[in-house]
Amino acid sequence: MKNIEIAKIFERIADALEIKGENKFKIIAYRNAAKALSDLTEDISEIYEKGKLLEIPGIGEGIAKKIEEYLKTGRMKKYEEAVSGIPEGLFELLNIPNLGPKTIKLAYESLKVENLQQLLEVINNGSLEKLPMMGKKKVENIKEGIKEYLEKKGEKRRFPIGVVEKVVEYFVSELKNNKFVENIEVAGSYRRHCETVGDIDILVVGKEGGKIIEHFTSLPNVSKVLSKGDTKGSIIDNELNIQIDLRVVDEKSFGSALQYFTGSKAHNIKLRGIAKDLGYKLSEYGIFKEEEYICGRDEIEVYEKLGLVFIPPELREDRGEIELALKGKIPSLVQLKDIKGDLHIHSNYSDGFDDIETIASYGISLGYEYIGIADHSMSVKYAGGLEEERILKQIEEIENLNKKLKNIKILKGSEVDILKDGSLDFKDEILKKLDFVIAAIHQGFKKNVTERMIDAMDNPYVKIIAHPTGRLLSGREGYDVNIEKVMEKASEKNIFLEINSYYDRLDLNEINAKMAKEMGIKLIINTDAHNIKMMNDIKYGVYIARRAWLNKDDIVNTRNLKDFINLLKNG
DNA sequence: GCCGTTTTCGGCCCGACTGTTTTCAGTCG
Ligand SMILES: Nc1nc2c(ncn2[C@H]2C[C@H](O)[C@@H](COP(=O)(O)OP(=O)(O)OP(=O)(O)O)O2)c(=O)[nH]1
Ligand SMILES: [Mg+2]
Ligand SMILES: [Mg+2]
Ligand SMILES: [Zn+2]
Repeated sequence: MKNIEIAKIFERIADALEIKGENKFKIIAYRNAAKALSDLTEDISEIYEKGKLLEIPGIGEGIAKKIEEYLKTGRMKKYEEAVSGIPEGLFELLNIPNLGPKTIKLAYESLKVENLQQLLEVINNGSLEKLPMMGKKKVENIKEGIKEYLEKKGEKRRFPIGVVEKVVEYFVSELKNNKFVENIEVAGSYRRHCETVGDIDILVVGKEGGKIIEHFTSLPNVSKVLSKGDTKGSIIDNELNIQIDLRVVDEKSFGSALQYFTGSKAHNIKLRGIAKDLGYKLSEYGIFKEEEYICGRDEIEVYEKLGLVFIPPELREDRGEIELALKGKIPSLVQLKDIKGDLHIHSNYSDGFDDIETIASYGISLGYEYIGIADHSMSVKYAGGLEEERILKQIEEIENLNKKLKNIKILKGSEVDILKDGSLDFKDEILKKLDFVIAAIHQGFKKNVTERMIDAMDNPYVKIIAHPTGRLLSGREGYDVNIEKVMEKASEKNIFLEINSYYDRLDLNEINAKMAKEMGIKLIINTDAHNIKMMNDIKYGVYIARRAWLNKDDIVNTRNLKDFINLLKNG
């Protein structure tokens, strides 16, 4: 799929036009087109071939032509023209905090600054601060921005949601201790349950904004104060070096402020446009008609006043949810409490920590009707893969435990490796003794992965493909796999694709999971737990499913035990 | 550059904080 590739080109055009000082709405148009492409759950080439480019919101005649040109020739004249005359080194400067396109343009045109090195020179020799609208403090802030940029570079720019929870809890509990704080809610991408967050956004209700923010910015875990005023403040925390934005509003603006601060930005802009069309003004302070306050206490009344039904935060990405909400047709999303079992759990037979009975007991405490043990197969030596005798022994142990345990069913499974030649790591005689088989790639990431996965799905015992793309949020790129081909096969063979809930995997991701649903594939949310605590990661998988617009029916492990077993056999 | 059923021209979200200014630009949320 060239979707992301083309999206990046449009982003680059937007950057270039911004540095050149082009019309800002044109720049926005290119960014919107880039977002539209990234959000697609269909191959842009196929949409083009069907002649349906113009049906994508944000893509008009001009951009459609450019997509066509790129798909046909591999080049785009507009791109080449836009970046011409802009030194390569200027683009990265756009990522420096406190430094924007206007200042970059100014420094480039007045001082011939073409890269970071030269920017530092004009800062140090004092020529930058002599430019119009510049000054000592501005330059000092840019210098700070560069420092921050260089510290963050190399490291990951965004944080997996599972990593920031502790920091969120700390700041929320500290703020709750403040006597002026009347209500508190975490907003932003964290509330939308994005797979990663760029910062943490916290909303507080209180009348003494200045005092609350003073308290916030002077907490012990604050390593740096970025800004502070009477209604908002920003800091960097000293544990993760993550930015935290605090917003304080009056109680009568709580709902509208929560709406604003939850975002996404694109969702907000569209919603505000709707308000405007209706003769209102929507801001974080509420809905207004001719400066007169109409409502804003609760989030739901904001949506309803504008003629929409409530939209769950996970859907607020401007991916069509607003149009649906206007018609009252928001899908009912799968919930954590719908999950009846977890099929991808490692025991101490392979590289897991806990024994099977402990895992089963923990499953009961999570309210599950079944759990599945899926240890690694023999060729995965580094992860304690099971030899044949070991899995036979495990099967026997599970059968005995099932006689003993009344409140949960343990399903016998395997996370069997797809070998480099596409065959499976266990013989069919072994696989057929199991209740379910998960096939997965743990070797040969760049070697015919698509064909191997398709071969694996041809095995009559394979029912699930684990972490189908192999990506890790912490860096690893993932398999060299054509995920659509895999999905076509999964659809044909009724194979369940996994949403792996481990916070660093979250694989399938939301776009792929949505694509899978649209292709008629059922999904399964598993944790890949290696100890019982990790079984709680299931919520991250549910978050992804919700962001992928999936409902209870799309997720097979929402079925009760009887239906689930039927589905494994026949589904 | 995109969009529209009152419009094919003239809009395109709205506000806080900072630093520079004498009334506002730039950056960010
Ligand atoms: N109306 C409006 N709201 C915005 C704008 N920029 C940001 N917001 C709102 C919506 C965002 O979700 C919220 C928090 O801003 P952030 O920059 O932290 O973005 P968000 O948390 O969505 O993503 P992140 O993971 O932090 O990159 O503020 C804007 O330009 N206009
Ligand atoms: Mg944020
Ligand atoms: Mg923020
Ligand atoms: Zn596993």
